[in-house]
Amino acid sequence: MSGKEIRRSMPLFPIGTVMQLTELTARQIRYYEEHQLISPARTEGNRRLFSLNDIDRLLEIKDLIDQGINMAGIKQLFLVKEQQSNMMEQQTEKAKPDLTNEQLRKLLRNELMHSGRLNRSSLRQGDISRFFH
Amino acid sequence: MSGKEIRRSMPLFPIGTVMQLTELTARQIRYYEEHQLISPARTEGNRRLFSLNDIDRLLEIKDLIDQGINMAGIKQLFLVKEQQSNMMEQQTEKAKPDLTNEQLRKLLRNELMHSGRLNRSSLRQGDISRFFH
DNA sequence: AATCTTATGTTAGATTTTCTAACATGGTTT
DNA sequence: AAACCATGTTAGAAAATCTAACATAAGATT
Repeated sequence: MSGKEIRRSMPLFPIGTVMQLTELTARQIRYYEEHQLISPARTEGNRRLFSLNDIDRLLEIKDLIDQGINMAGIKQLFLVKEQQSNMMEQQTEKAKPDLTNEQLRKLLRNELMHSGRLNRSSLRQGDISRFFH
Repeated sequence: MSGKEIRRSMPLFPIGTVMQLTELTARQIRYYEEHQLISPARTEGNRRLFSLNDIDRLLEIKDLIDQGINMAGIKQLFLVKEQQSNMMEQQTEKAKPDLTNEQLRKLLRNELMHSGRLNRSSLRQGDISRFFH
């Protein structure tokens, strides 16, 4: 279902809330945007509005920075991750129909998670969504 | 589990976001607060911060107003609802242990939903949480 | 060692958002 | 008609956020 994706990308949170949720400073958050690690939406009046996805991403960024990775590295990681998730989509589409999409997705995700440390953190998604029902 | 309740009562949203999500005006939202139908949290600087529960409640209020019920009526409904949910708790606690809490809760909820129209809307919760994962 | 780079802090001034309080108004109820 | 209810509108103040600029500590590069 893609309604989930829509909900998760809905711009809801002002920077103040995001600061508390992520324990990042406004400066840090804006800096990461400047380096195109996130692209929060804007209100009519130009104030940033963040989605759940944005917040997940910020928590990921925090992790990666703790691991000593710099902006360029993180950007690259996100690119690779996106490619992979596209690959997964393709694989899933032409999959044998005796496995449900759900099952297949799990298999592929699992595979990726256990192949090379690059993906560990980038696929460990859903940090913030734990806050929600 | 009560972690869910905590998450759902976490103050996250400024009034602007709530206006969009509920299609209520700021005036309406403040008016409902004035009549103690909601009690959003406040920032240090006195700006309102709403939780998912608050938003659910606002949507409920909207429904009830559409049904022609006034402030006093809605307030009363919420009181009754809360009493009932307390009663449910008690019932659930001392329940025969050959039914899981989950099952019992469903039973009771179902019972309430089908007894008197008062409860229909007040137990039809989770409107806004559909937005979240 | 001196310099450059990176990630972040800090400050200033402008703009947007939200606040309360007051008054206005069209439907209802009395 | 008078009063009440739910909401609109307005004004002025305060808070939150914005961009841009300068500051700086720790690492990397020369």
